[in-house]
Amino acid sequence: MKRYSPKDIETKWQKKWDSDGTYVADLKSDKPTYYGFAMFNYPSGNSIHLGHAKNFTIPDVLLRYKRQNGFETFAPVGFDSFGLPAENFAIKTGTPPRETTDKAIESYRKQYRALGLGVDWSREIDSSLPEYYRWTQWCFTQLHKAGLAYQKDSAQWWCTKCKTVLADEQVFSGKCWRHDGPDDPLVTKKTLHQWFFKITDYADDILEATDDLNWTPWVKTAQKNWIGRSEGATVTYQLKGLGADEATIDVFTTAYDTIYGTTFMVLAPEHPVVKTYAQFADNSDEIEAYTQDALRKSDIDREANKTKTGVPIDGLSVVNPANGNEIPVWVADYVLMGYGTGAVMAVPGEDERDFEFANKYQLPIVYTTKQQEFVSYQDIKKEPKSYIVANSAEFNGMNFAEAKPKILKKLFEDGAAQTTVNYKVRDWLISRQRYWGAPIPIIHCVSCFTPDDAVAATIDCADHQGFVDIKSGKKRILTRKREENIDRLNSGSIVALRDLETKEVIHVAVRSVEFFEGVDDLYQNSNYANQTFCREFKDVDELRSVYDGNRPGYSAQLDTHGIVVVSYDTLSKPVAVPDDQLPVELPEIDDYRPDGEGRSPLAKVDDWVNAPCPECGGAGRRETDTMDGYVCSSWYPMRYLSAGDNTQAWDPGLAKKWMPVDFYNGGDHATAHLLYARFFTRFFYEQGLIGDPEPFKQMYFHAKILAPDGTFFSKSKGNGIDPLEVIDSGYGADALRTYIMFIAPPDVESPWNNDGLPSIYRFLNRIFVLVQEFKTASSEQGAVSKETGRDAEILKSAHKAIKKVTNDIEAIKFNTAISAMMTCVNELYKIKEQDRFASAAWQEALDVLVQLVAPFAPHMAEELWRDLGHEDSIHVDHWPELDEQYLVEDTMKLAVQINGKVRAEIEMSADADEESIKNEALAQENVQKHLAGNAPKKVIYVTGRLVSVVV
RNA sequence: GCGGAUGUGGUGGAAUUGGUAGACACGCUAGUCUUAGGAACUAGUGCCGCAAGGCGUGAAGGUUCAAGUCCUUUCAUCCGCACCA
Repeated sequence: MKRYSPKDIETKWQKKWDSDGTYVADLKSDKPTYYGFAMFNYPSGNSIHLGHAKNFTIPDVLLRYKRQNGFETFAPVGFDSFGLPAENFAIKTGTPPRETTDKAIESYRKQYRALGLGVDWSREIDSSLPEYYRWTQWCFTQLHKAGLAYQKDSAQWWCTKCKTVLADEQVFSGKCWRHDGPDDPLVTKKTLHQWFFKITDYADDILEATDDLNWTPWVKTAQKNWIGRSEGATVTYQLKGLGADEATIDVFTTAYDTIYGTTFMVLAPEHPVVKTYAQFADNSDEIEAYTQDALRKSDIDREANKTKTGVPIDGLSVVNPANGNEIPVWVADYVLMGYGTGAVMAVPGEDERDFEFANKYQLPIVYTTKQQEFVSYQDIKKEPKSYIVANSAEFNGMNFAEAKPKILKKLFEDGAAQTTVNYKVRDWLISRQRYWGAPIPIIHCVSCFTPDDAVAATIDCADHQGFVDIKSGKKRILTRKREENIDRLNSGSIVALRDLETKEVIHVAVRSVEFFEGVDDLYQNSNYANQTFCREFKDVDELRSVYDGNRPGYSAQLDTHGIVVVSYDTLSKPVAVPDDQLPVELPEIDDYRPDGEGRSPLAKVDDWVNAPCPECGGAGRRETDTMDGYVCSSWYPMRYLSAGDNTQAWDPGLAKKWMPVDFYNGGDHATAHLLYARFFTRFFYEQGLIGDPEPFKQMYFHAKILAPDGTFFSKSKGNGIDPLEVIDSGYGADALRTYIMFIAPPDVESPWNNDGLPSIYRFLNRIFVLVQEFKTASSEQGAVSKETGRDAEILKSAHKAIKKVTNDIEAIKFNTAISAMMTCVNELYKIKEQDRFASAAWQEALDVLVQLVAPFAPHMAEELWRDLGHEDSIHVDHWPELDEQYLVEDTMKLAVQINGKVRAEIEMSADADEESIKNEALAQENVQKHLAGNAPKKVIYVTGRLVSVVV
């Protein structure tokens, strides 16, 4: 009898699939399409690791499943081959990156094949080849034409030792990754004129669309976070003094109602107003020194040393538009240029940071809110319980300073407040304590309960991050702008709560109500449309948004592999290179070291740099900045579809047919790459070149495989495991693939266990043996169809497996899919003991089993499929069909519970009526015992599950 | 600090979404067989207890006939973001 020998089987089928073109997609097929792949990776070194195996096996399983289900699948493969490692290797050894990369790719190909990946090799891409980057350059020029790629000055990390610019990820603990010894200098910042993508133009659209994506949830959250939208207002302040009387300054705030508490203004050191007017100040030297120092300081320093520092700009002031007060202007590095407008109206009475700053520099503090004031629509309308928590350190004889959460809670429950203090309020109380010391200034804490439906609104008004928590029964029904559950309001200023179902605004609250300087009418009735300084706030839906700054970058200059994008004409105006002159090919470079001025090594290749202006033909020079690696990967889903097409980046027809990608798997780049891809896709969608604004319909973020000791695999520890070693040790790729999918659901991080693999091998072997025995048995007996009386059992087992495996694969719960197959195999072995083995039912069951296991163990399945008498490949159009009739049970087992505890089990025929089931349950000896002669209070029958008796 | 998750046997992990907790494996224990192996097969294996029985899903409360699952509170771990005005 044939024995299971993965080594022979696997290479045999790999060759056969290649020569048959089994996985080559017909992109024009009429079949339903399914497009999926894992993030392509950077070929570095010569060996892939278990992480790669997992990364690629996940989509491979899913696509094989789809292919078996009659889909035309496209499983592309490629390499993201521009990157630093090859470049560093070049700097060190002089080996050109191309050479290193090619070698690595060759080795990767071999390993992907060994894993049995069903990918379409005919459309392989390699992002560092001119035939690819030509179109990356084209993408750039399109964005440039649309004004979405632009230049501005920007500070970059700079290592004074290697004289190069560094990317964020090359800076560790404030030091250059190459120079991180104790004696090495900290990195600094260097201002360079750089390219940026205007991704913020799409930020709202992207944000808006995020919720509806079928993506791993936390990735969606991370993306929203990354975009970092806050809503608030821009307030314009008039400058005064130092010759700035004509100028104004814009400030962004999310808490505009605190404007009366503004006692000074703070500018970021980079703010243009500082540059323009500070020189006229008496203390200009001091300002200059501070500014220079702040700019030199890295963000890391700023973070490490959170003590606030700053200098005033003597002689400069601004006028508060709300009350006409003149307030001083300061420069401080706790204000970031990248966020909002780089200027802050400081309200020390309300903001911790401003408070700290005001305290340090003896600036005035004005509290803008009065005690015990709160306007609530609900308050008036329904007179709910509504309480205002008071505000002094002494409260009912308790001292807040010493109050522990529980005591606080009790305190509120006991009387004065009569409301449960949310723990956030509590945290807030405690944290404020530090800044103010006693007495605690102002606290509003309000809960509103409508009498009947228990709608509760807790508005934590005092915190800048006030939040709303509204419930109705079990369901959260209220929110603000986006009508979704929100837990947090950035503003806390105006809260409009809507009923999700009726959309009706049922509660409007203003953060703090009565202000000190007679502005009641401004806020009392929410009619503040005429006020210039908050003109943008007619209602809550018109809040303006700002985004976290400094995001959209592009130009990592060290990376010589990168791509050159535009040329400059004689006037140094950037001119996009016309399509017909692309690609701008990278020159041969002898010396890969950067030029020391913050430019890429390209800058040293004079005869390449000095090229005529592509437009006028006059003298010009080429841009030597290179694009970030994320650009290459932002559009590759489209390129896969038209790999090799040298007339266009991609065929829009194909893109409309195949995009968005149905399934995209990855274990890294939750924000940057995925957001850039969304940005690009959205842009090209607007250009009419793609049929959908989103690149990935489903994005699955898998978790890492850990080392057996629960730590991460790492090169430095040398604890990596090479999949090839595992395969070659005799277990084979099928066992490896199946095992990786079996350890845990793919999105759960779990350790590799060396003892696990043999068990999977055993499982596969058991299937193999079963088929071989069946084959022998049926040939001996001459005929396959022999009734044995156990066919129903055999088929039930098989069809149960079909159901479970199909559902689980769809849900990407491969571990339970595999366990369902194991159960099936175990059952079949049991049946086999007593059955004559060869029958039509056996043939069907084994066909089913082999088809189910095919996505996981493709080689073995293919081999067994032939052994079972089939001629074609199992991997195309062969998924077993579920027939529910085999699953029907004649009898059912029901648990009998008494007061929630299982006391007996009864077996009833499947069509038994409720009455007889209850009677049977009560008749049980053990049930009678527990009833002890009493009649049950209640008997509940849960269909098909259990009978619950209440005594 | 803010945001997001996760907590179930000795281990990886199941649990039909409120219905018999621990599927499927690993490991362990005992046994069978033998060409003595890191093989295969059989049985057992949540905890306490000789047993009847009791206890059990990080902890504490609650809702329910019934809670790993829902609600409060709390602890721990992990991951993002971080002086975001």
